[in-house]
Amino acid sequence: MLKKDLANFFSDYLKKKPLFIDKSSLQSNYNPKDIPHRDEQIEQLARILAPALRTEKPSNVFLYGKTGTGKTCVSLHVLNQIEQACKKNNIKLKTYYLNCKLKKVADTEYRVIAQLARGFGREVPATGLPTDQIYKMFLETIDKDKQLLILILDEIDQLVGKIGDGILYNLTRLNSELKNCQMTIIGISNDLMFTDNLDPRVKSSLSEEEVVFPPYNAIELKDILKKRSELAFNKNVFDEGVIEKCAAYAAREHGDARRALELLRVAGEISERENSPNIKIKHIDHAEQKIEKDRVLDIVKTQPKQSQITLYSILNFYNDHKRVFTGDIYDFYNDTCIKVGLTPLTQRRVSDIIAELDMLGIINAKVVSKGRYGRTKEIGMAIPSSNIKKVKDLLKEGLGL
DNA sequence: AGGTATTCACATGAAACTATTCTCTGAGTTAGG
DNA sequence: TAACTCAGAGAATAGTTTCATGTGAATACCTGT
Repeated sequence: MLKKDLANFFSDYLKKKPLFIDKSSLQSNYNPKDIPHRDEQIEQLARILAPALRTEKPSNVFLYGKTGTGKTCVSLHVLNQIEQACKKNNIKLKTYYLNCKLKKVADTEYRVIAQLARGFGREVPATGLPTDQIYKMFLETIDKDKQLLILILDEIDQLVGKIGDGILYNLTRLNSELKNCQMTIIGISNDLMFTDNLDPRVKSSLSEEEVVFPPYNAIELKDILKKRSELAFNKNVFDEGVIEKCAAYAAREHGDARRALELLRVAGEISERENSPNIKIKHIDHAEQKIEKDRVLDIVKTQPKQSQITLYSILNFYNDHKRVFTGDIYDFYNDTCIKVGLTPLTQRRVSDIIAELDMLGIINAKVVSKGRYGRTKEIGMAIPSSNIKKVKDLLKEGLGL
């Protein structure tokens, strides 16, 4: 682009009426003032936590619900309110929110406790101490003065799935050792069956109360989108039926509000880039494709090299034949590994990698028997063909082929 | 024709191995008393 | 002297290999008509 054109471009850009007012209200970490269609859950949780206002220890709570059903949102909201109420009445209440999914921050017992200790203002070394020592330090920190404590452990099912329920047992037991302060734990889980696999002692003490978050239906999603879009976008930027379509898309995928908002945001960005004065239905379609494509590319990008080579091998065959079998892939995989300079893995492992790629939803693998000619996995692609080329190019570049 | 046995080409499981990451211990270091 | 920090030993874990066993149906091979 020439200099003059570029100057024109920028001035045009500024002249244009923007679609967005405040994009942040569509982002997933945004905390809205009111949360539609969650009154019941808010009330339940508030009622459970209310004893804190009388300096009594509230019961431990468990929140269940699929992703994007407002669990985190509701709990932070209620906690915020109760914190303010306590401040007004001069009650000492401290809260801490910890997402257990964060890698390298809270994915081992030691790290979780260390992170909690830090959260309450005690600097602890990242490594080098015995675990019971760190418990002791944490306990001392919080037990210094008389106060109430509310911990939110988000995505707790991920943590327990990784390191077992010992940590929850220790945390609940910790309460009986506290002299001055009282601790309430709010556990948030995406997995509805989560407590079934817990130690019964942990289960009974941790889930004294339970709050279930059902998925949003299309009508509720529409409301949420309307509310948020009023904050995020200028007036009258939506074509007829755009928000409804957005809601319908997300409702199909287990009522995930996060997805719906993302869809709306991306649709807005696309139409802005296209210089369109408003957001049309086709932009929603584009947005959905783009989100899906980004998801796939992101997964592929973050896979280990061996996994990438396996996928590359699959794609290479998929071009020619419609059906791909493990044996074909493995030969090609072997050659590619040598070309790239990696030692090839055994067929056993590659078979598992194929199963992993299947789990990630990038390929479809099913076991078929071809009679005399053996048994193998028949592999097809789970991503639309328009994206396959992109993935292949990405892999080619990433692997230096 | 109908029934059974064989056989293929991997799938699937379990155990063993290995490299990396965590946890723990004790020695060294620091800072406050 | 107590608290803290750090390095290295040992334990735990993840990723992989090795070995063993399992699988479904097309085909080969019988068997009796």
